[in-house]
Amino acid sequence: MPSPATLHDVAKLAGVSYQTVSRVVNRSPNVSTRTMEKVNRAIADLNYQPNRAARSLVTGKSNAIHVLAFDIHNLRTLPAMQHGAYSQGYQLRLSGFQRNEDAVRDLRACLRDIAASQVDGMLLILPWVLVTESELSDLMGKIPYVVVGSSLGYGTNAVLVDQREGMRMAAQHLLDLGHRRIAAIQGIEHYYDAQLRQETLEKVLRKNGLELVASERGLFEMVSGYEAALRLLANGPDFTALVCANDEMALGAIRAIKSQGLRVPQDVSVIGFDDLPFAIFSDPPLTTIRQDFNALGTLGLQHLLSLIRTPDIAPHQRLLYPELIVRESTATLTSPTIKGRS
Amino acid sequence: MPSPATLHDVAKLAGVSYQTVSRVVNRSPNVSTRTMEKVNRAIADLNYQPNRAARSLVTGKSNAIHVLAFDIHNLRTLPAMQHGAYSQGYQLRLSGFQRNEDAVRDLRACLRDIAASQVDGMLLILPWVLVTESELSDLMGKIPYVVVGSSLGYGTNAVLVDQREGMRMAAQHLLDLGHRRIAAIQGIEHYYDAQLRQETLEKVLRKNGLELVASERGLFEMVSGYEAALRLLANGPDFTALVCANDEMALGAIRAIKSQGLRVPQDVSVIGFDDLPFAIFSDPPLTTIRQDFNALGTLGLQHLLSLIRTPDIAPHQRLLYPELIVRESTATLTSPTIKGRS
DNA sequence: ATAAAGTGTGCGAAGGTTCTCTTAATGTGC
DNA sequence: GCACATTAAGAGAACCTTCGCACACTTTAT
Repeated sequence: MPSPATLHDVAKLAGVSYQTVSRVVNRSPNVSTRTMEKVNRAIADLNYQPNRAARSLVTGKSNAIHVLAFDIHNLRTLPAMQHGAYSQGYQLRLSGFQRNEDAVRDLRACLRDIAASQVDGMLLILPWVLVTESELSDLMGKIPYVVVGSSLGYGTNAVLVDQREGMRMAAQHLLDLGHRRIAAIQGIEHYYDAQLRQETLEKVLRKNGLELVASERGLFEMVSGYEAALRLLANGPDFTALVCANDEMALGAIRAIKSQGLRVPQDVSVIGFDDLPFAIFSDPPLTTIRQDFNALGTLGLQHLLSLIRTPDIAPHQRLLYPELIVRESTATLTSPTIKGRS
Repeated sequence: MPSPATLHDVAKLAGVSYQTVSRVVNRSPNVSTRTMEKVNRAIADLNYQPNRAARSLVTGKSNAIHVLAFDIHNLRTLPAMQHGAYSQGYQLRLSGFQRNEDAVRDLRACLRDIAASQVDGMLLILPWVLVTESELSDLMGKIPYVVVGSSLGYGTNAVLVDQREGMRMAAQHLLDLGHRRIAAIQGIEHYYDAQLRQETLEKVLRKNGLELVASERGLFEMVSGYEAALRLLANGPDFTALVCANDEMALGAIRAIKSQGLRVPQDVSVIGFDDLPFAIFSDPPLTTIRQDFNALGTLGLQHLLSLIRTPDIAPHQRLLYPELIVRESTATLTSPTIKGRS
């Protein structure tokens, strides 16, 4: 078989018009059982598959969902999205781009391109605050979209984990353990999560009459956590607990702390954020805030699908709650050395 | 503007025929500079974007590459593929499926569906040996494809890292350190990498007049490495070195070893495979075999592109070489306890 | 028996491109 | 100033599908 079969081929074989074949394929009710059977047999014989491009041309739909993400590298929600889309009969398309000075221009170009390919909906992963709500809305035109993992405002459909609540739990956990001298390694500037986590940490401390002892910025990956921790330690370990904006940096930080002859958690308690797979196998196992990325991905896709099917739903956000996972990298404040100082 | 502009809209505005606009868009040489300018201005004014579906319908191409992968969860080659595709003007589509008893049927269904959407090429990530070379070739029809990370045979275009060489280096490293009693945690049965690594390990040992002391199977993730190590240790630590089929399992194994009051590397040397980001930050930092997943992804995409552009290239494979990264989880055999036993 | 409603099927058009062919306009050489 | 090659641009068909409309035929209600 050189070129794939078309509606016409099937029609000829089944002895009906090609429109009738179309009706069978699309499960139109107005077709008799007899002809349906004939047609189905012909379809099977020819191994007919509807041409997606032609279908898309006439319907203006594509049965595809586009995932646009910054930094695909740690796109932890992707598996759930893919699985959800596939099980609902949607194709998944993917594009991502880097964090650079042209990001907004890139985003614009990307969206133009995507708009031309008639996707039915988009999932946007924009950890970085780079467009306003109304800008995005303009760029997207009439394509339904859901922002996953961050929020641009109450007018945008979004699915996210309550970062404030997560950091509140982390901070409270350390306070409950008796820590008063707390330092932080925060995430990338302008990142939505990083900002919220840092803000909330400071707020909770302030409410308890405390301030951060010190704070360094990292890039959400291990090496930067290591380096940030070394910088913090350079001034002497004048803190008993270290809050890291994610698990990767926490892992780096733990290594830095150990390298200075200090112990985790006896000398410094360390808490992470995310609960990545390696967190439980770090030494010591990492206390952290779990975010359920699978749930996030699944929920994002569901939200988008409901938007596609019922376009005039009022914009709303779906919020997931994180969970404190206490392991062994945090402990009650006991070290006499540190106690003496505080 | 309710509906997006078409060739006809642009043509009307520019005062030319729509075919001329098409020529401008596709950079046909036979168009005068004057009209080209007029048309380009009109395109800009109307924010015209060619309709991909219509284009795809007539050309039979889609400017899209499909990545079909088992277990998207750890698709480390994806970022490079995405980046490569994007920079070459190709869209990336993604589908993945689970490892289950219906895998072959799923694969078949997936490929049928993909064939109908006229992708220009496919990248297949099939870590699991589940179809033969000729089966795959039949399923794919005339769509160009490259298998990434595994090899089905010499007739299939593939890009991969030399697993044998990697394991050879790992084994030799341990032998050079004086280890003679070596155990292994192997990967998932039927996985291409798992098989090759295990085979090679056994072969190298045999060549040196040795045999594996023990061997347990894991599932390529941390918990299973932990459990496999515990099983190995249950018979007493009658080995001085442990080869793990990947870093995740190595991390789990290290934890298990420590939990039994043994030290890494003093009592047991542990070596991993892959060199994932966390490997350098484990405690102790993990000696491992580095695979360059970015290079693998980039090369896979390049290979596919060259296939698309020059279809009658003879099938061939591109081989990357791994690298031994010596860190602190392996050491020379010194422990007298173990020495006494051997 | 007749009109109305319902069912199954065919016909033609449309959707936005690209491709081949044809025509008009321009330029070249003697 | 004429035949001829070359270049620029238009005309029409084709790609494969869905959708609205019309037609024929069967059933139901009056």
